[in-house]
Amino acid sequence: MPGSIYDELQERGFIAQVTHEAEVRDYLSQPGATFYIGFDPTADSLHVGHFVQMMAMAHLQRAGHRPIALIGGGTGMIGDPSDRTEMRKIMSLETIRHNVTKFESQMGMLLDFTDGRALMVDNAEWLAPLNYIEFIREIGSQFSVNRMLAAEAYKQRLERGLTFLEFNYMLLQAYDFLELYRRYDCQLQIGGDDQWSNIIAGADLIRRKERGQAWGMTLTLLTNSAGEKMGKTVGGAVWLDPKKFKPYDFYQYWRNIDDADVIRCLKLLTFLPLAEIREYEHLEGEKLNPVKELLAFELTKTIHGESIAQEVNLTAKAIFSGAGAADRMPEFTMPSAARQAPLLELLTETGIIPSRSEGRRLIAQGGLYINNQPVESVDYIISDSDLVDNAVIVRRGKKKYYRLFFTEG
RNA sequence: GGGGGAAUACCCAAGUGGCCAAAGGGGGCAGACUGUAAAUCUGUUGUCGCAGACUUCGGUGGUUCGAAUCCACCUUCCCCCA
Repeated sequence: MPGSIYDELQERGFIAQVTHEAEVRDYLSQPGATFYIGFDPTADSLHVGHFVQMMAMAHLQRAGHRPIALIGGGTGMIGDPSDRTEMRKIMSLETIRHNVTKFESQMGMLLDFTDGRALMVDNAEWLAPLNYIEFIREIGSQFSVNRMLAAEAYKQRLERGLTFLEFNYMLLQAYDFLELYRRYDCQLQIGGDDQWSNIIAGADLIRRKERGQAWGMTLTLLTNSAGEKMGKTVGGAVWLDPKKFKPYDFYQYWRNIDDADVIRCLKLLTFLPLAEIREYEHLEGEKLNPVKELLAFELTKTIHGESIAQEVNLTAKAIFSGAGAADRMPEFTMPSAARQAPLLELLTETGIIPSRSEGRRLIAQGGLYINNQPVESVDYIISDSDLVDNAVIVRRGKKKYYRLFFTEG
């Protein structure tokens, strides 16, 4: 059937692997299917990596299916060993609980949780009360260590060391699937591509314990054309929380994306119709700039809201295509007397520059500007003639603008 | 429990008594080129008023005129044997 949600996902590039394509396709062909994706509460915000998965959920929900966002309040206490070189640090219950609440509100951005159209459950609910003996008798007996060891996820860790705690992760995740199958008739688990073995384990478990049908599907990890994970910056991940990652920086992150990645990101991260995206596919070079803007705008809009998206869009426009935009940049206010001090001092105080040495280097290399005039001297002091409306505009490098405002008195 | 190895700046990684603020690479920052991209090239990358000085090489104490480098103890991590 043309225009099926499965095809949509596939064409958008979400699907990495599927256990049983025909069955899954069939399962999703009629509204009302239930599926789940798990999220481990390892941080107090979701990031763009999670966002891809949320998008997949949103697409499916729009097609009439019921997503379950499974929060790993229980498994989060263990840490998934796959694709990791080190053991995750064990988090306190309190931290986990805090993170879970954050996740909940962020999920609401894309998913409709009203009237049970989507569910959010915490696996601590059934994992925490588990009895060890019962668990290994009922569930542990179904797993072959030989097979587990063969899983790609453990290969690397076998060489570097793997604790028994982590080794259990797969069982717990499989048990989650079983539990969701029992409780909500959930027959499909979706996850990141690194979750493949864990997902299969769950589907197998359901088959054995319940003789039920269950399938798995993994989503492509968001990588750039060089195959590196996207959504990482020097400062860390690209968070969805505006407090952890400023909306302007967020916008700029996508605005400055590599040419080769624009289309893929449009497909994965926005709801723009495929037909429209196809129009952009043949564009090259400079012509891609408006497309990048579109991507940045759309994405900022879904995450931070339309008005903020408008605002940062204007800010960017003002900074890059005009000289002005004095009212749209980070601002620091200080008493007028502070102007006696060398500029460098003010900049380190405000944190615009981390240290004087760095500031000196900046100036020496011609990377610091006052009102778009390069600062020539290391001990430059702001003069009256620099002031425009009691403020000066400091530019660092090509793109970073700040406004220093001096109050009277 | 026994034996061996490792810990260096943001990361990887040289350095094994003075020539070490510490090679090299990555990353970052800035400049050139551009399209607010990529690639490339150049410079720069501990702090402090540049020169110079000061604090850095897991921690503490010691040897020495002088230690990242030698000694002792401690902490952490890895490997082998049990």
